[in-house]
Amino acid sequence: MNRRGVSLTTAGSFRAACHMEIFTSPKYTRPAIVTVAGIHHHAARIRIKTDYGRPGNLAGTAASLYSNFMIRVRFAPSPTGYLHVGSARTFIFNWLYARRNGGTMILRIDDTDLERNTEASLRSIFEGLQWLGLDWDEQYRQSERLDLHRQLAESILAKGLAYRDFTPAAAAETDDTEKPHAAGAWLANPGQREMSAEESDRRAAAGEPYVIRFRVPHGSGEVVRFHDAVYGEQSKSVDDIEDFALLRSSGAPTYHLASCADDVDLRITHVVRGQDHLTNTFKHVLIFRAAGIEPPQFAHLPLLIAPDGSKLSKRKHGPVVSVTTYRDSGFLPQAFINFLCLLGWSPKDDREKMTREELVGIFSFEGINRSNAVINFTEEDPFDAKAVWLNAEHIRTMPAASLSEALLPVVHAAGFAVTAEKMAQITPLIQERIRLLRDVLLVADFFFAQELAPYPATELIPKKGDAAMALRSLQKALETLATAEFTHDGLDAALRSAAESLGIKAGQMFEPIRVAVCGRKTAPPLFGTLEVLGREICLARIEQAIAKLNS
RNA sequence: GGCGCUAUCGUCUAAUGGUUAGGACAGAGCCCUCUCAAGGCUUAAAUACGGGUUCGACUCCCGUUAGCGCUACCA
Repeated sequence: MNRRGVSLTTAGSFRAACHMEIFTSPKYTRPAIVTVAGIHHHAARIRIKTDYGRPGNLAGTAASLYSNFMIRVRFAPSPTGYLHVGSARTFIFNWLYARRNGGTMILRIDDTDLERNTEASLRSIFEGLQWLGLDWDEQYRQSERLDLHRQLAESILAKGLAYRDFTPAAAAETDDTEKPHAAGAWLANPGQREMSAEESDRRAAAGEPYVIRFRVPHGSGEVVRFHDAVYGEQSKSVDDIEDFALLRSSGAPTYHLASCADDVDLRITHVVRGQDHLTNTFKHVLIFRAAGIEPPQFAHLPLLIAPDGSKLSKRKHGPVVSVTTYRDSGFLPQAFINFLCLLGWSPKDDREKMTREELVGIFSFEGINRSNAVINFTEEDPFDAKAVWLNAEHIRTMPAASLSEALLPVVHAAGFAVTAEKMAQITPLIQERIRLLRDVLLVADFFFAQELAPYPATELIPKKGDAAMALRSLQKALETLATAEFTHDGLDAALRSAAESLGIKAGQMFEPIRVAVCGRKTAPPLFGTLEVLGREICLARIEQAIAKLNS
C-alpha cells in the first residue's frame, strides 16, 4: 500500500484539524480509494482522522471531500446520428480515465437542438455502447434541464456580462457568413450591444424576441487562457472571440451555454472531448468565469480522419464511420476498443494488443498525442488492416470456449443449424485462421452444410500428380478410413502408412482427400477436420469425389 | 479572410538536446509445414521545406508550405 497524506482544504471549522490520506494500490492498477482513517464514508470510501472527533460534522466533511476529490467525467453525444467511431473513442478515453482513477462516468445526452434529434439515433448510441460493453454511472438529458440553462443565462445577463440582441433571425441569416468579413466588423451586431438597459428591458417586456449574447470584453486587451492536458497552455485574445449566443430567441440554450451549465451543475472535473472543441473552450472559460465557477480541467483529443485527410462522415465515407458496422462484421468489442485506443494514444512501450483491463491500468493523458489519426480504409477494404490484425490477435488468444460462443450466433444467422457441441469441436480448428468472426462462414462452411458446394474435378488432382494418382489415393483413403480409429492421431498414423503403401508422398495423398472432404484446397489441418466431420460424412464425400473423377 | 491547432516510414506510433531514428500493421523474401493459417528470421520504408540557437536539433525559436478545426439563434 502506498500512502499519501493530503491536507484538507475544504472550507469549514475542521480545516486545520482534519487530515486526509489517500491509499492506492501499487502501480495504480486500481481506482484510487480515498480512505481517511477514523470514520468510514461508505459511498465515498472516505474515512477521516481528526485530532478531536465530532462524528456528525465529519460525515459532512467527508461528503464534501468526496465531491471535491472524486473525478467526474462525461460523454456528451448529441443524438443526430448513429454512434460514430470518433465518438466511441471519446467515450472510451473518458471511461478509461474514470475507471482508472475511481471516478464517475456520466452519460449526458446533449439534445438541445430539438429539431435535429431523433430517438432512432439515441437507440443507436445505446446499442453501440452496449456492444462495446462500456458502462456509466449517471445519466442525464439536457432537454430535461432547460431551466438550469436559462437560469445561468439570466444570471449572466443580470450581471451585465451578456445583452439582449433583438436582431431578427431572418436578418441575421442574410448577413452572409460565407463571405470573408472585414476585420473587426463581424464581432458584434451593431447597436444591440450598446443598447441601454431601459430600452432592452422595455422591448423584452413588450414581447419582442431576442437572443441573449455574451458580452465579450473586446478592447480590454485581455487574453483568455486555459491549460489543456494534451495541447498545453492555450491563449487567445478576447478580440478574436465573437459575441456568441447563449440563449436562442425560442428560449432554448445553445450548446455552449447548456454544456457549461451542466458541467457546473454535474460538478464535472475533467472535460475530455474532441479537438474540434479546442477553440470553443475559450468561450466556455468565459462562461465559467461569468458563472463564478472555476473551470474544469480540459483534455482535447486529436481527431479521427479519413485517408484523404477529411473528417469522417457518413455521406462521404459510408458505413465505416458507424460502430455498428464493426459489430456486424465480426469485430470483438475488446479488439475494437484496443484499436481505437491506439489511434491518438500510445502506452509509450511497444505494447499493441491490450485487454480492456490492461488499458484501464495504463491509460493516461500523457500518452495522447496532438496530431489527427487516419483510419486507413479503402473502398475494397473497408477496415483498417491494423484493426483486423488486432481482432485476429484477440481471437487467437481468447479461450476457445468463449470464441465458440461468439461464433455460434454468426453461424446461426447465416442459416446453418449447428449445435453448440459441434461448434466447440470446430472452433479450435479455425481459431487461428479467422480474423473477423464472420470469416467462420468462409473457413468452416463445409462443416455446416450437408452438401458440398460444387467444385471442379480438376481440383482433386494433386500437384505433380495426375487423375490416376488422385483416384488411387481416394480409393485407398476409402478403405483406410472405413476401419481407422477416428481420432487425430489414429488418422495421422493410418493415412501416412496408407500413403507409404501406395508409394506416394503423404502430402500428395492428403491433397485429394482434403478437396474431397472440404470442397477446396485450403482448409484447416486434415486429421482434425476428418475427426470432427466423422467417418460417415468423410466416406460419403470421398465416394462422391471418386464418382466425379470417373465421370 | 481572421483566429487556433498540427506536421517522424504507405498507416498507427516511440525517441530527459547526444540512438546505426525504435516498434507494430500492411508489402517483399526465406524457414517451418499435409494445404491454409499461426510462428520464426531477413528486407525495404520516415524526421514537410528554409533559416536560426547550440559543440551537437526529430526534439527549442522564427518563417514558409500543407492539413485540420473554430469563426451559426448546429453540436
